[in-house]
Amino acid sequence: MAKNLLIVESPAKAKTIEKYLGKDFMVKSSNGHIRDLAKSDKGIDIANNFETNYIVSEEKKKVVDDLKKASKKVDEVWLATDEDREGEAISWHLCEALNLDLKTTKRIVFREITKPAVLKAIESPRIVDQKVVDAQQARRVIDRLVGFELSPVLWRKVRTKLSAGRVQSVTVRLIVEREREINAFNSVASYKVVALFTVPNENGVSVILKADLTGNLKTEQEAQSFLESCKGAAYSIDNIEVKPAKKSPTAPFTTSTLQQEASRKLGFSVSRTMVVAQKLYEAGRITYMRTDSVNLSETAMVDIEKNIKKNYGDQYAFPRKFKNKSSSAQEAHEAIRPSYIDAKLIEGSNDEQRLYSLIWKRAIASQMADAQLEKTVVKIDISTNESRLTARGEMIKFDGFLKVYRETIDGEEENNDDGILPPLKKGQILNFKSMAATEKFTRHPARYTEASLVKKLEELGIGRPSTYAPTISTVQKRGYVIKESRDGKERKYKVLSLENDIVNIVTETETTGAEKNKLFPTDIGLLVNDFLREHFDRIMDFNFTAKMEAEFDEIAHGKEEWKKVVNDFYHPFHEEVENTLENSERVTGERKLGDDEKTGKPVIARLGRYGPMVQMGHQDDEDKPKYAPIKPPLSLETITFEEAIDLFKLPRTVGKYKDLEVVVNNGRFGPYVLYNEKFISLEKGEDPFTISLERAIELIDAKEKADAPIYEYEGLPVQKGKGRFGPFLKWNELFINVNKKYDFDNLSTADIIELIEAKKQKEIDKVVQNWEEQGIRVEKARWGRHNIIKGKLKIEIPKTVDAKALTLKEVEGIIEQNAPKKKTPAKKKAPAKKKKATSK
DNA sequence: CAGTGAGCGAGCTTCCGCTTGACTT
Repeated sequence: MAKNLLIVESPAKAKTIEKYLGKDFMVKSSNGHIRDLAKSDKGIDIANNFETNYIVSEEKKKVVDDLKKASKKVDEVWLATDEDREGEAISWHLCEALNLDLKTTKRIVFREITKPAVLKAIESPRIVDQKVVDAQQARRVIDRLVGFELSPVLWRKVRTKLSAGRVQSVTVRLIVEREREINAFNSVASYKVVALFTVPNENGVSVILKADLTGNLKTEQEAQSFLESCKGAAYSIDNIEVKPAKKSPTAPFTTSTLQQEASRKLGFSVSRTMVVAQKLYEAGRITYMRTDSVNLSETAMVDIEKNIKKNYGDQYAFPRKFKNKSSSAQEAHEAIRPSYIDAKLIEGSNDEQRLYSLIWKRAIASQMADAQLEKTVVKIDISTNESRLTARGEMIKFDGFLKVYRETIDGEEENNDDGILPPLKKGQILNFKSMAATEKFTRHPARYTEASLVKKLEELGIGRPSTYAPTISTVQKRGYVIKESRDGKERKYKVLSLENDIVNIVTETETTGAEKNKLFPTDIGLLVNDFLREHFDRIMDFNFTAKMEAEFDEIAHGKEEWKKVVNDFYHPFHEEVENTLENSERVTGERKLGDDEKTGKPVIARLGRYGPMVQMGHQDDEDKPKYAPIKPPLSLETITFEEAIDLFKLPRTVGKYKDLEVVVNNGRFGPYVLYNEKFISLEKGEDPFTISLERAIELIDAKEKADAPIYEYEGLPVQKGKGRFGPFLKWNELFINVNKKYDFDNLSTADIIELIEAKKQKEIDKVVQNWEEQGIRVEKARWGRHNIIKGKLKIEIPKTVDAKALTLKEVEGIIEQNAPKKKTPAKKKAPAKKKKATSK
């Protein structure tokens, strides 16, 4: 038996460290926090000077019991949780839960999981730092007080099940304010002038030289007169300026920068990035993925330098240390880097390989030399005109880190405008080809993507690496924010051109305002945000977290007592809560839009029981008011009278088909056609207000065709469909995924049978495996009748029972029931089709 | 799982930050 027990937070880390330490050490993990405030009464006795009530949650009991047992068997317990506030607190909770002496139990820390770092840490143990623990307690208690006092206010004043908190409410505020900026934005048009020349390159071949006019022209008239003024002009190079420039690599990844780059380069959502990174971490491919540090360990830096010198040459290596830009960083780990830098490629899923490659390149590039560039600016005179044109070129003299990695910048389009210029000299006369003045419009600020939101949160010091992804999912789950794509609108723009001394004007169209996977506030999000801003502006302040952090630091440095900090915060806050509950109106978001022309009835928009809606008429009119739900992209806040009137036009009967009515309406899943008691969704972009009977019939016919069984197997119909997880077959209440190996549009009979049979076997295997894990010996199992044999008894499972979920005890119960009264084994017949518990 | 929008009111919801699985239509 090992003499020492060392406890870390992550099981994957435990495995690695166990290898470094040898047989004297048993290494186990706490799997994160092991205790938390109880939920009842907030887990805090406020009247009793904020006495805390910590409990071990149900799912952590096993971990704690296991650690407790292990701790009793060893001479010494070492607490090696992360070196940050939360890690210190976990060590403290471990002492409390495992009955370890806080005064003597050894606490060690390392910021990197390398053998030298771990061995060195063991040499200098300390004890748990109560001051840091107290800072964490203050953080925890304040978050609980804010969350559990604010949320109930929302239940009373807005809607049940809503939530508010230090992090999530400010996150919603960011999105709300961006949306309002966009709504208030006025796009301004101007004209961008670009001229094209033909110039011989080194080989005498004619190439295009592009030059533009600095600053846009304000009006069409200005643009036209400028082009007119260039008629018959000669163009000559007035000046050529060549300047050296350099580009430096960015730091290796933190959680936040990894999420941003994976979003831009691979199109991953932040949660997908974290799931894939977790897999890489567990497979030992990368260092820890929840980190705010940009540091690399000494050993990693040495390895990377060697790798660069070997593969790219000495001149490419340039070791450097990065400083963290974010002041809230706690740096308990390394930056995210490959565990073994020599592994440039790895095995694994496509996602894993791509994310790993990104991490590898970024880590390598961070230790490479600057790229040396040469920037050229060419000024071109126009003989008929005072203005000058500018051509720009950029040449890479030495690629440096660009050899492996190029960071993508948000909002920057991939353009190669600044390419290599052909040879030019001062005074050279250029051969004019054409010139165009294109109408451009200023763009509103960009809506947040998940990744750009994470970047903003990090800048504000709000949230932690482990919470960015969960926070984004919380604000969506609460219905404050939706992530969606929206189609753009067509817009006309003018292009004036000058070619062969003729000025031409044409109007072209472009699509603008299209959004892909952007974050939009919902009406509830807007209303809750405004309500919180009005009554709890202190919590909603973007600097609230930063101010609290400063207080927590004071506690950690022993300059403040944690309960005093909590006390000072709580009382004024609680007073606001009481005051708001008593004095504020219920939030309805009501807006009067106008009066109906025909009836004179008022038209209002408000928040109804089931969400935002428009209402025509008054509650206590003799005939009931008309209602219609408001759905995105319309919103309670921006809907106009005309848009509201349109909404009342649904449901709309478009005509009859085979003597049955065809009705169009807007439903929970968008616009649909209702025919013969069947719902058929309209396709994207189709408008329920204008759809014709012919088109509706087309959809009805298509639906009937699609729903028709494609085959019949064992007397049951086989249907096709496409769901969340791709194409599937439905048979006998089973969903059967059809993978890319099959041609889904042209499945053969053999394919169908093969798929169904494979699925059957898989279902049987699941049941058998479950039973065998519980020690039930299964000798024979077949579809439709899961025969289990225990001893000599053979029994069939009744139809009503979910065979897969059966436990040993239940199986024994069934055996008991079916057991023969006499000695002879009995058999009972039942059509034992396994019914899967289907969840919605 | 696609029509709702009144009112009464039991019993419930909810925070942030550490972790890792289980498993979907």
